[in-house]
Amino acid sequence: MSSPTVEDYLKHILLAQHRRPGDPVGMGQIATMLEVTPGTVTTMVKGMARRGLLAYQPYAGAQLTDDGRRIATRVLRRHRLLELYLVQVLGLDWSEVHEEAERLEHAASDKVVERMAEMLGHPDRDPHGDPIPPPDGDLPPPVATTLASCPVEVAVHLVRVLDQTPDALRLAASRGLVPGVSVRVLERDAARGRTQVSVDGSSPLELSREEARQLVVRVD
Amino acid sequence: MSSPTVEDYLKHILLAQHRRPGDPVGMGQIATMLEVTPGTVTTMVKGMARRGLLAYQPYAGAQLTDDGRRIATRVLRRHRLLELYLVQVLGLDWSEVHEEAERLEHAASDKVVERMAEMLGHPDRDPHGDPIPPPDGDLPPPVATTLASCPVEVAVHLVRVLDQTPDALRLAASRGLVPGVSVRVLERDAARGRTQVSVDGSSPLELSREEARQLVVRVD
DNA sequence: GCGCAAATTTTGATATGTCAAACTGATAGC
DNA sequence: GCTATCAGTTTGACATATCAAAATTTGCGC
Repeated sequence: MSSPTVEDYLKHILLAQHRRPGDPVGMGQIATMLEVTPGTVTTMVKGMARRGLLAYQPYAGAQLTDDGRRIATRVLRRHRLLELYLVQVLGLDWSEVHEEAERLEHAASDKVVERMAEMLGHPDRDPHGDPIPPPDGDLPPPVATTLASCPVEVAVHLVRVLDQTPDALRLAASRGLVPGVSVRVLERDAARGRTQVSVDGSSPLELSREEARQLVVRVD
Repeated sequence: MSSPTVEDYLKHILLAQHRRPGDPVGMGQIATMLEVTPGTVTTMVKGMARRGLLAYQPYAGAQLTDDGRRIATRVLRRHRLLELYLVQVLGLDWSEVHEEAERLEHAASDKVVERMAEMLGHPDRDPHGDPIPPPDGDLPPPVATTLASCPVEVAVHLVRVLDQTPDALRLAASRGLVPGVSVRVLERDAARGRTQVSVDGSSPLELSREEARQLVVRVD
């Protein structure tokens, strides 16, 4: 039905829409994600609009239709289940499974992937902590919170720093805490008001309750 | 490096050469195997010759170079290991794994496939009884024998019926024993001179020692 | 040896996905 | 409001893989 290329476009548009719900996704953005030129994206997107996979407004951007989202979600499910399977069952390293899953997601049938899901106990998070959409449903909507109250051991994304004073921003940035970065709370000691986090997979960092409260994150 | 399409051409040319060692493979033969038109094959094969994957003589046929055979053998190894993995680990049915492996063989890296091989205990036969080439070597050359002396529980291919009388040929054909068919010896009772075989995966059939001796097979 | 049938090659098109570079539209600053 | 800038679109080209149908070659049967 859909070529691997179309599946990739759909998947990345879904991810972009998930990051900024409601916003149409610009051609440049898609071009960056897929590493192709903007002109190529315009051409492809127009073709996909003709096929009913998304709505396209020139100069505004693209938004998935129900059909498009359905396909994109299934591709994403395949991708994330494959990543988890490669890590848990075949013992590959987290760092190397993305590329591999990127290719396999277009080749593995739903049947095979559902067998893998079964072997894995129908998980709902991949090795990076990202949600695995259910077989016939949508990606759960992202939830906004702060590092002081988000769930532990789940990947979250830094949205912004509430305290916008230059000092606070500089301090945050020096620790890698810039908007968009992936963060994981390793441990939270509510009594002592301390939160231990890992920024972008690197070595642990300890934050005070006040600091954690300033950091707005998105739980996917 | 090589596109999935080129990999498929190489794999099928290898299989054809394995069936008739030494013979160049004709364009029509390749066209039939890949379900494309002969003109398409001519075009592709000339391109592959230019890239050093095979030797091509117009109107004669194609023969893999060492480079081409190396790649083809790796693709075949991936294919057969994937089939076995899908059956043994993921519990798919023998009948449905071919198609699936056909797609996965172009997407799975050697790394992933070697992990699977490890989990399977480095097998050398796939679920159909066909040989799995070693990681860095060639497909073992086929061996000619008869149903009276070939190994048990291994897929063999009928090459020809020695007794060429119309009656014998008709009888053989009525039991599905036509050249090219896949046969498996289920059990051999040397004392009673009886050989139980399954033709093309169907229900068992009993042959006398004389009948078995007439049936020349190729063990891959 | 000749001619014909079968296999092969050639030719001209088509579909997909891509790029570079020229062009156009939107909009933010002044 | 103008206009420069940047995002987006268009255009013409190319690579890959395919087909249908016309032209060609091979080699067998007589």
